[in-house]
Amino acid sequence: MKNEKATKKPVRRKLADIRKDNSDQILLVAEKVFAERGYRGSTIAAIAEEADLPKANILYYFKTKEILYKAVLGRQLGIWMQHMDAMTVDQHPRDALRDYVRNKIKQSKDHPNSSRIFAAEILHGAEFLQEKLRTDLKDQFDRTCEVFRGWIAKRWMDPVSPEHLMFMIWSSTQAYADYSFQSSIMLEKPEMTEEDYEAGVELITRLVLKGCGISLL
Amino acid sequence: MKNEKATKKPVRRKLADIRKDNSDQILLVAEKVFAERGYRGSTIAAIAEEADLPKANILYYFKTKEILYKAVLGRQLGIWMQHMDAMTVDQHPRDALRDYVRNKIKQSKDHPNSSRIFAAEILHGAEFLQEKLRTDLKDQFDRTCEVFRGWIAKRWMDPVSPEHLMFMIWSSTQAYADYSFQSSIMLEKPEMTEEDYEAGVELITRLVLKGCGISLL
DNA sequence: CAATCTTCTGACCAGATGGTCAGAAGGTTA
DNA sequence: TAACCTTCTGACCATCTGGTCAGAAGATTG
Repeated sequence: MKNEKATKKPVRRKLADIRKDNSDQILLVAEKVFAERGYRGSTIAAIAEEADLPKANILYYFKTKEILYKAVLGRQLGIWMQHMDAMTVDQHPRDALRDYVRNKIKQSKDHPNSSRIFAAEILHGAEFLQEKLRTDLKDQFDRTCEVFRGWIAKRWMDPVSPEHLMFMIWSSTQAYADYSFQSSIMLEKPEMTEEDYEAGVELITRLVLKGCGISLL
Repeated sequence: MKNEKATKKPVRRKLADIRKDNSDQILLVAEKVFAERGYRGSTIAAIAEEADLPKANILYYFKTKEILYKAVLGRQLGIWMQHMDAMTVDQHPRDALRDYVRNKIKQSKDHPNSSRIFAAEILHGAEFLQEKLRTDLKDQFDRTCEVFRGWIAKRWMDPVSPEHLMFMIWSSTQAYADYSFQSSIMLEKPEMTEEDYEAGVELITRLVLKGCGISLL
């Protein structure tokens, strides 16, 4: 691995750039490794190898494995939650929910690692993430439930449980990242295609809208 | 831990019983530990401690950690899949789907560990489970999709994608085990109650039935 | 260029972990 | 009861892993 880069031209880089470039590179690789192998299954040596840096250099930028993991988590939380705020009580739920489902699945497709890291975290009790869930995510969750209640009050949708509707949308869209290995086995494909994700969007949107008594158009 | 059992009466046990009892005890404890901490996060020492047996005794029954893990996986696969076969093309989807969702969520509630172990396995690429998925689960999946197609042919439900409908039902019901930590945080409860699971059943059943154009009664 | 600061790294270490093994203890059989 | 089989276990070991550190190498500043 170390010697693969054919032309390694040692340009003179500014210190500030060096720091940023390397941190970013490490975070990027660490994200991938943690997503694939989980926190405990990932070793600093593996991250170092994949990043093409000596192990001690990783530890120079991130003092401990835990600090590195938390840095990765913090970075992904934004990506993970970024579409939740898009829904407002003034939009019609038909459009808002359709867009939300579409964006959430697109995210599962484009950033499967964020999704997987969080899924693994939560699965094992969210030991590193609990505080963020209780604050950041809980706020988002409450706000979105409030939007749903607004729509219900306006008779734009049936009076279903906003909390459980959120759970259903989260889990079924997340599955397109978290369980994509399984799904592609069931579909007998090496991996899921654009059309498969589109079919997921269609089905989930349909179920959510019709299930909540919102006409499809 | 070792000395907690107040009255340890050394009854004379038959060899056959000894073997079965201990294997079962080890599998039970291992299931819990693996579910909580994942494969790599679990140590034989931790399983030994929880089972109140010396570490070497665990290794006597299961030669390696991997063999023990696979034994746990194999045991749980049955539990995990047991309700899939209950649906038949002769039943009306209203009843079949409702029962299936109810049973699946009941399972998430009663056997969260099976669900979590599989979720973690699949999340990390199903390295130990791939073969079983390709055979056992794939068969079940195909059979169930066939049932859905039968219902569609009979005009008992709208022509939705059977595959993605399965994914949606799986993921949204599994979430009541896999993401129960998150859910209880969102609901501001120490843990989910009977009523919460019931609300989940209601919502998912409603969305599935109405979403597939099946009247609720 | 010289002094100084930051980045980088090989060598090293302590503790954890999966696994082995010899022999003790307990059960079975004739 | 004696020979034999199965179960059990403390002690031990090789390897892996996160983390340290001294000093080299490179960047910055005056």
